[in-house]
Amino acid sequence: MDSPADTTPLAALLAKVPQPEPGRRKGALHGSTVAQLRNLIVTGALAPGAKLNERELCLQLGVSRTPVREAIKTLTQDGLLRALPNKSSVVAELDVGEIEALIDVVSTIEGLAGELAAARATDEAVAEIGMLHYRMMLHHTRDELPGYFEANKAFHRRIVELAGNPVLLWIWELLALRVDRARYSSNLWPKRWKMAIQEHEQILAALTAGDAALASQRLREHVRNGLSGLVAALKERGEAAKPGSA
Amino acid sequence: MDSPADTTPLAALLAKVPQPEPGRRKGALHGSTVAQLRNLIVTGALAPGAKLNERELCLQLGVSRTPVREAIKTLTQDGLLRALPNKSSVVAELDVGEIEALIDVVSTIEGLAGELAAARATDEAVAEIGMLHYRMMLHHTRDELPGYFEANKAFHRRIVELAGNPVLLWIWELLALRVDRARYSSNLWPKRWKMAIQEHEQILAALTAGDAALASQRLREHVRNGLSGLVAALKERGEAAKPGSA
DNA sequence: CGAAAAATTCTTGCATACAAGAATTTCGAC
DNA sequence: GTCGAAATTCTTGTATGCAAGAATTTTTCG
Repeated sequence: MDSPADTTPLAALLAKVPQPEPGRRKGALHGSTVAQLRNLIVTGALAPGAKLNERELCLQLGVSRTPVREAIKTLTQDGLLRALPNKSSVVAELDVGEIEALIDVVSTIEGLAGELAAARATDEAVAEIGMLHYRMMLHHTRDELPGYFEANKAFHRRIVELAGNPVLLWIWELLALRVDRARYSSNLWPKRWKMAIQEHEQILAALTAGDAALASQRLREHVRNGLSGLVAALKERGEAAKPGSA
Repeated sequence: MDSPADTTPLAALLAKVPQPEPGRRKGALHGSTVAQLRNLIVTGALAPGAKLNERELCLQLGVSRTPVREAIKTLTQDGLLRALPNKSSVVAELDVGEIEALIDVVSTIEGLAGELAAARATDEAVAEIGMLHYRMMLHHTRDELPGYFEANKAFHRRIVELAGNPVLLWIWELLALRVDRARYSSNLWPKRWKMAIQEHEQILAALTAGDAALASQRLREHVRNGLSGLVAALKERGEAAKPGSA
């Protein structure tokens, strides 16, 4: 049902008015906004507890409120933000208790990944994971933290992918967000580099041998060691920050 | 529309026009929309593969597109919907492969829950879980599927809560959505009722004894049995549906 | 000067308007 | 009659407007 007089469907005739950046496609704003905001949170650029003002974020990211609000909802579901009714969302605190909770879950999940991956490990797949391991060592020798970081994550991700279980990968990615955030928050990591590399070698060996039980156990312990060290570092820093309490 | 001469910033003066249901608070639409839509999907009222027309959903749920779109995004993240660029989102197919993937992950997660829960089980907590077990038996004897369903889920949830690990609970709830959907889709469940009740008793015994390893193992196997039966039922029905293939 | 209350301002929650891409229909040529 | 192309319609993606609730400031009274 259209209007009575002559409001014809015309807009198509003009159509070429604003030209808002030629390279920008339509469905890309949500994804990129989520990615940007997530990065700000995971890297700590947005500190835990910080309030998110939607209008400010709009200006900062150059988009309207709609994608910003969608991104906030998404990241809230991922556990990186906390939503308060009728108030600004805030960056989730990363308390030590939650990281301790992560230890059990992530180690179990990666343990399962190791078990499944070992059963499916082909020479090619193992070689690829080995390559990631060596890349990580390279970054270690060069003292390149970001590269080390990335290669480490790729090593673990590849194992989870090798497990061939999409649900497992989905869960792992959710957990990885929180783990990454915890890692960024404590850059005392160089201490564990050497140990982590040795453990990776052991894991690789178990995968090469196709020993599911061993791969599972070693991955479990590797994750547990890493996150436990992280908790210790955070606790230490927490104590240092507030020396009065004891 | 009124005359253009007096377009002053007035609207505040009138203000009392629509009166949109007195009991409705402000921040409630998103949550309730998600819940309603999720229910439609999990129960199968919206069949797998069905296209979601936003405008239709608006009319059906009586809200505007904003909360509907937010709900769609939320459920997409939960894996219940699939988003296609510039096209209608569709209800995720529940292929047997995904349910098989769920078996390993859910059994592992609940196994971990059992392990942690057994270590923390107080008499009171065990009694509460036992009550849920008996409620489930009651619904069983009365042949009340929905009540049985609910009590069963409460039984499992309570164990996960008892584990005292918020990350574990979060993951479990995500997985439970998909499991519920799979359960609803195959109502051949009565076959497993008796067996499930026996297994629950065994689990309860292990929790009572505080035997972490045993509780973990029994929960793992219980979940595996349940989901495997479900897969078998779905495969059977799939074969029956397309007898020509194979 | 201090404190409580009122009013302003600011921010979120929801609704709607507009634009871009996809689907469908219509029209024309062969 | 059928196939193909153009145009209309429909649907999603994004931006913006408006109202309710929260925060802040101002004002007034003790």
